[in-house]
Amino acid sequence: MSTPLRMTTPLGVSLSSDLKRALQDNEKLTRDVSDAKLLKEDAEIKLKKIRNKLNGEHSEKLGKLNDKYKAVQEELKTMKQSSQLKREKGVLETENRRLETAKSELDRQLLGKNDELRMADVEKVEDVKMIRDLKAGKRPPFKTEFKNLISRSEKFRRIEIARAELQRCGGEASEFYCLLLGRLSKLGLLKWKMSKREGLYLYHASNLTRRRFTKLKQMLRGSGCIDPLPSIHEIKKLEKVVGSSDQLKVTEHTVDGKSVVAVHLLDVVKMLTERINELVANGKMVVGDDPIWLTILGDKGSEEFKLCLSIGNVSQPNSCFHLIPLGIFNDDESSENIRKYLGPIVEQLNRLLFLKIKVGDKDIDVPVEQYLGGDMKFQCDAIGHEGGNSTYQCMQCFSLRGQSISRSMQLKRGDIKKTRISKAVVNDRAEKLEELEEFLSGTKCALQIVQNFKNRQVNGYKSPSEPCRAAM
DNA sequence: TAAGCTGACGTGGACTCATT
DNA sequence: AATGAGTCCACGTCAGCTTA
Repeated sequence: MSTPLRMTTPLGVSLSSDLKRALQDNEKLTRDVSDAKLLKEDAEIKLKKIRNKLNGEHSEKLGKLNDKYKAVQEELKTMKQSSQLKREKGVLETENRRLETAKSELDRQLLGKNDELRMADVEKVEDVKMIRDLKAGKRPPFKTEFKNLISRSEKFRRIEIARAELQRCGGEASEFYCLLLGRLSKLGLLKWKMSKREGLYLYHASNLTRRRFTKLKQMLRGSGCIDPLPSIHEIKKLEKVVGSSDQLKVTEHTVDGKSVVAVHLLDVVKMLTERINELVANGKMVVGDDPIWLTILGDKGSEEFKLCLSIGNVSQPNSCFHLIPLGIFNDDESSENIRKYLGPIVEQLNRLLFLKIKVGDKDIDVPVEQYLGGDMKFQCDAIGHEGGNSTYQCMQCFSLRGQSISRSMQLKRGDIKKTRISKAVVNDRAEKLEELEEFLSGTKCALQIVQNFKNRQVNGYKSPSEPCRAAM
């Protein structure tokens, strides 16, 4: 509250009218100021009220705005989330469609598999039944065996049935057909693979080298063909066996300044037994009541004389697979040279009466019969005969060398010229016979020849031209 | 012209490694 | 264990070239 300004003169002196007015004005002004202050205070109060009021309104509006802003934000957010969800939804729908397609495909496959399994079950039962029937030895469902079929079309029909059945079992898998061939080979129904020994023969007969042999196998496989050849490792292993120094012996001789090399088998019985066992195991030879027939063959070709054994109990005795080389030397073919260079072979052959052959799980003694083969020159050499131009020209009898057929004899084919034999000739033959027997002592086949001579001597020898049946 | 040299090539044997 | 493929090395052969 303002205090009115009051002015008095110090000494009680009266103031002039102007001053009085001035004082009055001053008082008035003071009152005005006071009023103004009151107004100001009122105004401030009013302003404050207005401000408060405005602040309140503003806050309210701000709040509302904020709320609205938040609401908009929320809405925006919701909208964003919604569009993302929409996108996600689209992706999910695509995925769903894909999965449904896959599911339907899987369902389809499953159905197929189920059908196959059902069929397989049926087929399995049929297979088991078929195998059981086969094991029981029941007849196949065909009236005529294939080997008895004549009609070409019927043969192909049968083949087509088999083809279809095979394809049902093996499909397109080439492995199946390879394994099948192996099985057929094991059963002896189809031979498509060479034995190791056959491979060895092919390898050397074809003059192949290691590299060429390998190349041949590579090309066979590369072209998709079946490779019937054994591996080069097997060839190498077999070479060590058949060419081993354990089995062969090489001797060197000098004859009249000429070098002679001879090779002979060390153990004839061992080689022969192994070969026959192999033939039996491969079904090429059957050991039964018959003895083992062996033919001794010899021949000179080129510069060398070769001696070998042929096994007669096989379908093809002259096949290289059934020949056993006994010896070879590069000198003249003669009795002396055979005994000189291949003496151990001759001795072993003379002792060869039985062979131990494996039949099943047992080793049984099979008797051996030896025969003399080869050309006439070799046969003469083998029994010590001088040859066709000798005085006693026949290896079987003691007939004298035949006369040349002259025009005066007028002989026709088939005619037998009777000859009377003198007592001197008979005695001469008997001496020769003893010499021959002594010379060939121990040789089984030769002894058989001597026995034949004796029989003829005892039973009477009608004619030297009587056909002499070879004992070999 | 014959002998010697050289490089390319083929070969066998030994060996390793991966696969069956 | 058997097999196949590959590598390495020593050796033999042969054609082409050089040299005495």
